[in-house]
Amino acid sequence: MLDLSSLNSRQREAVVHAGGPLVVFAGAGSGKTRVITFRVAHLIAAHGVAPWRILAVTFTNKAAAEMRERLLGLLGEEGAAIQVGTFHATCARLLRRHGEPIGLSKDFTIYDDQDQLALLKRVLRDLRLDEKRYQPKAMAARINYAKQEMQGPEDLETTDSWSEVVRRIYQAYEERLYQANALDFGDLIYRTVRALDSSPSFRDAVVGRFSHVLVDEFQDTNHAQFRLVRLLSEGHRNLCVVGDDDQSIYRWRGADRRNILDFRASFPDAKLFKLEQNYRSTQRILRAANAVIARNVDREPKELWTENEEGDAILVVRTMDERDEARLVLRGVRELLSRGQRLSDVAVFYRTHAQSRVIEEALRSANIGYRIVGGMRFYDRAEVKDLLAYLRVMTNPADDMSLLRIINTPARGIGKTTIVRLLDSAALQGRGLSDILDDHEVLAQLGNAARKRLAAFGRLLCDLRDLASSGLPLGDIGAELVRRSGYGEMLQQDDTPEADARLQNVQELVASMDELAREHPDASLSEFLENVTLQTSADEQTEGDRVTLMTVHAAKGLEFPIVMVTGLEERVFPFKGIDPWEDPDELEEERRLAYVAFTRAEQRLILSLAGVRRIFGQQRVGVPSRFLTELPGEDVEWIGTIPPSLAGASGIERRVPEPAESYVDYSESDLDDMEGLRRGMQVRHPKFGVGEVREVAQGSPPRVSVRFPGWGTRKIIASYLEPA
DNA sequence: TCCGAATTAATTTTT
DNA sequence: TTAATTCGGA
Repeated sequence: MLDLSSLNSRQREAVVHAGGPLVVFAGAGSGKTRVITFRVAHLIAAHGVAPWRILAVTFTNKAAAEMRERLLGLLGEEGAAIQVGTFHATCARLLRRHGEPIGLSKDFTIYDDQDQLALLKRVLRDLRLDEKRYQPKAMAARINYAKQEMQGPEDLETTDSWSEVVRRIYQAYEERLYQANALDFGDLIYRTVRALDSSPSFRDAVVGRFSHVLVDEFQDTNHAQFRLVRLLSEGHRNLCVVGDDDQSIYRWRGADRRNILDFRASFPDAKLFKLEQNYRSTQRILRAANAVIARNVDREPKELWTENEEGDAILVVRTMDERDEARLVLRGVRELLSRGQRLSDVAVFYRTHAQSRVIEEALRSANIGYRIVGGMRFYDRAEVKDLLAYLRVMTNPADDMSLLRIINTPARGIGKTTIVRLLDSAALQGRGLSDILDDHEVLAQLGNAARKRLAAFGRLLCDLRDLASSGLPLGDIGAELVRRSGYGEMLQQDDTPEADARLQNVQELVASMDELAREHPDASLSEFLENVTLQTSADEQTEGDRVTLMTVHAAKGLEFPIVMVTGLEERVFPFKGIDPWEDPDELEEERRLAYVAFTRAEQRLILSLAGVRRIFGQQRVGVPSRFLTELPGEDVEWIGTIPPSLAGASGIERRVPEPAESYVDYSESDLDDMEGLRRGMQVRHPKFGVGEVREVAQGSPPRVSVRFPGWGTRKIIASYLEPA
């Protein structure tokens, strides 16, 4: 029997609750994954549900892997039969297995964002449309959104000629995808839902397969995903969704918090549980996070609490500029090291990637190891993508985008002109490239040399396709491909400094094929490719004792003993572009982001802001983030000047740093520096334009005398100025 | 066919 | 500021 004694009473209730719809609001660090895994285990152990009839869906491969592992731990061998996977992987599996009746071949290729963009550019070219007017990125966003909303081209509203064209683009894009025997990410969900909706044979094959469906991070589902989940639990209605509306930070990707907030509108009889006991953070950290998130209006009310110790105050440090802030991080890390913490205990968060550079530089110059989460993915490197394109063409002859990628890589004298002619013929006849490649009429239009080279390329493709179906182990196929395609040789000839690393990446790719073959001897090439496409940087493992640097988004789901959040300034965090806020929902999402950041910390939370920050080459005065003003004063310790906008805030007191404990040496800096303003500096005011600073006056708020040509000398509150 | 100048745009990115 | 992409000339 499953031992539930390690669960608290709330968790236990959610675990043992019998069938029917169930929604669990699981606050940060409240043991969400434990509840899901125990619930699955309990269904099997206590209710006798067959493992293979349980479907657990997550958003990331990492989360899926973790869940699988825990289930194996709880259930042993039996756990292996449970269907655990991401939304996309789950749909891909269903479509591969049962897609034939709806016109899908088993060997379809999955196009990632880059492939999608390339395909759209080709569509625009075929339709002779201007890329300025119909930007490929915008078109991709529109199409992805449509698919999230379960809209096909025919469902797009066309109010003017522009939207009319957009619809045509969407239509042509779909045709091209079909021709290439490919699906994009959005399709995986969209097509599955459509098939469930409209194809009785598909529905019969899929529904009834599962008797229980569980969804993790439900607050991040979009419309199509919710539809999918509903369809999959039609009949049995054993749908358990777990999530936290306060941690929903992907609205801009189509996530709809209403899915969890209004779950009971769809399932009126759903049982609701809230997990509010936190096992991660100190009381002070939790109070701070609670205080901030409580400002959001649109949320399910809840308050995290903990039995953990009170803990240290939250440190807020104001530095001069972003370089000074980076030095603060460095000092912080060093100080923690000297207190016996490990580098891997520390995480540094920022709102945007652009902020990482200075911090990296500071750490690098001090020889402190760090790793950046969410940088370039292994599978995004050009050489890896090239080889993957070969593999795709081998399994899916219709994959035009991949074919275009490799047709002249390595260089085999097939130039732009030839390719353009091929593309034009293909567009004209509405056929795919590989189709055109051995068409005599098309070839007749080309020069002699081009024809010969294309023929040679065609032979290579045949050869490689034979290789793909040779039954050789995956790793051997990879190695042979590198040899026969000439790709390996190309890299060996290359004497640029990067060539070595690229060759290494190529070997690594072959090794990963080998590894899959050893783990799953019957895995096919297309399975390998699917694995790769659905893989992300977040899945790459961590190793070594290093400081972790990442965006707040990347931090969701993680925890660290010590967390430093940088850039707590208005327009940085909360982020805001040039336009004024139009949308209060956006501010609330930024606040949720802050909540996510703060609740990652177990023991210490250190927040920093810069008096002046260089953004896009322009200096900007840093106005302290409103989120700082929302912190409970008694749990916060300020180092440095209290910014004017906070001076009146309750409970905040200035603490003059004692040298021993200060992270940044303030001895040389005075108020001028703290505000980033000096006499003689050129500053810009929204109304008066550019002027020169005459005098900087202490006080709160600090005011600055500025002489503006045409306006005279004015006293201005410092935070209204930006350096010109 | 390739390299360097010019141009452009600039959050976050689970798959 | 910078990085990425595009374009033009050799």
